[in-house]
Amino acid sequence: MKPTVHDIAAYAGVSLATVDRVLNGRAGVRAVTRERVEAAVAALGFVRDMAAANLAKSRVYHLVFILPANDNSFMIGLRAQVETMAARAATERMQIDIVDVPAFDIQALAAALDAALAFKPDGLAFVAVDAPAVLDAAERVRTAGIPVATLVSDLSGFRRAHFSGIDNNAAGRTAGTLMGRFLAERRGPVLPLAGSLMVRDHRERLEGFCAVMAERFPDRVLLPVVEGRDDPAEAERLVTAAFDAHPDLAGIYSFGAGNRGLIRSLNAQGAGLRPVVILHELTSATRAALLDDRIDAVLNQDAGHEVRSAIRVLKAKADGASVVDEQERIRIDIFLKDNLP
Amino acid sequence: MKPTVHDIAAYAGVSLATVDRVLNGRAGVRAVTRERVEAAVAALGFVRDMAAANLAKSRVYHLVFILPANDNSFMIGLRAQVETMAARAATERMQIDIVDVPAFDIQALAAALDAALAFKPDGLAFVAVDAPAVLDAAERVRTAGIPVATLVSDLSGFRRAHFSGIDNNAAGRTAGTLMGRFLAERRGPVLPLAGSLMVRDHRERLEGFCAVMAERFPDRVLLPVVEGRDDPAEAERLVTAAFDAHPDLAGIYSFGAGNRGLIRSLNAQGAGLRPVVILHELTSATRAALLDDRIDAVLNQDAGHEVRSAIRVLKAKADGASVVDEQERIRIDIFLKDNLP
DNA sequence: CTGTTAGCGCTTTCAA
DNA sequence: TTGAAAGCGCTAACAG
Repeated sequence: MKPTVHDIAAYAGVSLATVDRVLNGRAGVRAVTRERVEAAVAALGFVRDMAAANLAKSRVYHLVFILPANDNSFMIGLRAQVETMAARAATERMQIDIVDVPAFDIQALAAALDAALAFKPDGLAFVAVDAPAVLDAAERVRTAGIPVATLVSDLSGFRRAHFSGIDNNAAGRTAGTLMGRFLAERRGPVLPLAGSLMVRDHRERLEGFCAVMAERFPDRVLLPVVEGRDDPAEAERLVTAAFDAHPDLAGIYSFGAGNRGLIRSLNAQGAGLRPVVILHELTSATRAALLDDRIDAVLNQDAGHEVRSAIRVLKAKADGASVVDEQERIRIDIFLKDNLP
Repeated sequence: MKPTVHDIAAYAGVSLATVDRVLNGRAGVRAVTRERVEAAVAALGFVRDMAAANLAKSRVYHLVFILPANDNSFMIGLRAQVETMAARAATERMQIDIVDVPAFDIQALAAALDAALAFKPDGLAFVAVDAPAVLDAAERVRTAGIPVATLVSDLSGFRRAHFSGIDNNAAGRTAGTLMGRFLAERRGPVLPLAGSLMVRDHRERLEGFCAVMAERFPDRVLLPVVEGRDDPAEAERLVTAAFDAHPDLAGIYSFGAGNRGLIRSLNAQGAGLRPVVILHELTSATRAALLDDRIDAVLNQDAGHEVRSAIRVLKAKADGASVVDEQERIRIDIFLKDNLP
């Protein structure tokens, strides 16, 4: 039978209240008494029943998610995942609040962090914009003892409790290997299409991609990076311009959002051999393009996994529990038309 | 404030005990009374706090995992995952028992299922061997009202609560696409290497692979399938024989275990152009081969995810709760040397 | 500094 | 067929 607080109280010859105090590290216990209790805990192999503890405390985990009010499919999906979990939250003694901020707006994000701090939530997750003002605000939250997780895009120099996102350098490298191998002997340059080099995840993807191309496919010409600002119309314009300037365009690696525009531009090209196209994030548009053989591979991060993982980790940190690290690692999913979910 | 049983008892004008009886569908309540309670539940939007309920019941979820006593790395890893969760089990009101059976032994597996049934666990997971005797035994367990999940390999015709494994046909198709594209213009035949065509997952992988090769790369010659019985020595022998018979061997798709032998055979070949190699399951051997560019891609199923998923689903089924379907889908992971975990 | 006591939300005897 | 009361393992006043 698993030992309970009663057992250890009896074993240590103290009252329940005292046991509780040392278990929760509260003050007001003599060192000797504390040691007696700790000895009992060790001797009996006691582990606290968190469910019972939370019941007694009527504890409700209050989490805040700060999300960019971006209209691209990925962010919409991410928000939907948070909303799904927020709906389930009541069942699991949680309350999840979603705070919107304008996309890429450093001041707004910093302000939202400060505002969230005022609520004293049990945990906070946000999609970082990589800027000093954001770092300052995030550190204020962390310093207040609130576990903070970054979601999707990380914040340089921030000592976050957790980053719930993929290794973007590795993602870029993966794209590079697929690009190089899918192209094989085919000639022609490759276009890297970014969302914005102001966000860290895009920068890292580009670095990884270029590194692999240089290492393993040194003869391949890479065109200068262009930035589509995660905007479909802009992406379409840029890609169409690239087709016009390089009739032999052999590959496109798009590592930002707004791929609807890229796909429109592909559709507008003639019936010749299309370039090899590798892009990020599985959405209805990219899924359809994959199924129709208009693109070759989609690298994806599972937004549902990211959100659930952030929640698990924040809850665990909030009460100092441990997590299964391996479970919280977000995979770089590679989707071909054959293994779509 | 979330309504509790007290609230609904008051609202319906009955006692706690009665509320509990209708909540749990127990007999001994007049129809009118039952309706009054149900009306109250609906009116107040009551949802039962499972944590509190489990505490009151001192409920312990008792799960049984039946695993093949196979010595390949994948099965060893799977078992390790179950053991990890079994260790964590105490913390979460669970008890997980592991039962060993000889690999591919139909009678032993059927007997183990019957033995487990005698324990009346709250849930049962097992790696299926696809045979009628196993089906019969599994149906006996299911009919006794015990939620059953198949793990890794499914059981044809079995109405299991859950299959915790990948879509193996899709995995085979994925391998086919990668093989065809990585080979590109290169000439030469491809060898399919099975573990055993007696298990359903291997058969399905082969079907998917052959289908894609026929559809998308019809000029590629596929050699007759050989079966290595998941045995490294046998795999090594078969692959070496293939090299001898076909000096222009261009590709190998290995969809069983025992890949250590395959890799040994690769190492033994001369310094010429090696074949494109795609195989299943990330182990220390396959990871090392991937990092050294001795193989090209590893398709993987995440054993940890499979085990955790099986546990979540069995617990949920045991108390009639719902699951996040998307969370329980096991991905076909594609690993290149660039995105290894 | 330490102990007593009354819950948290739900289940479960045992009577009525 | 229904209800009162005790208790699951832990926490939180409030006394002492």
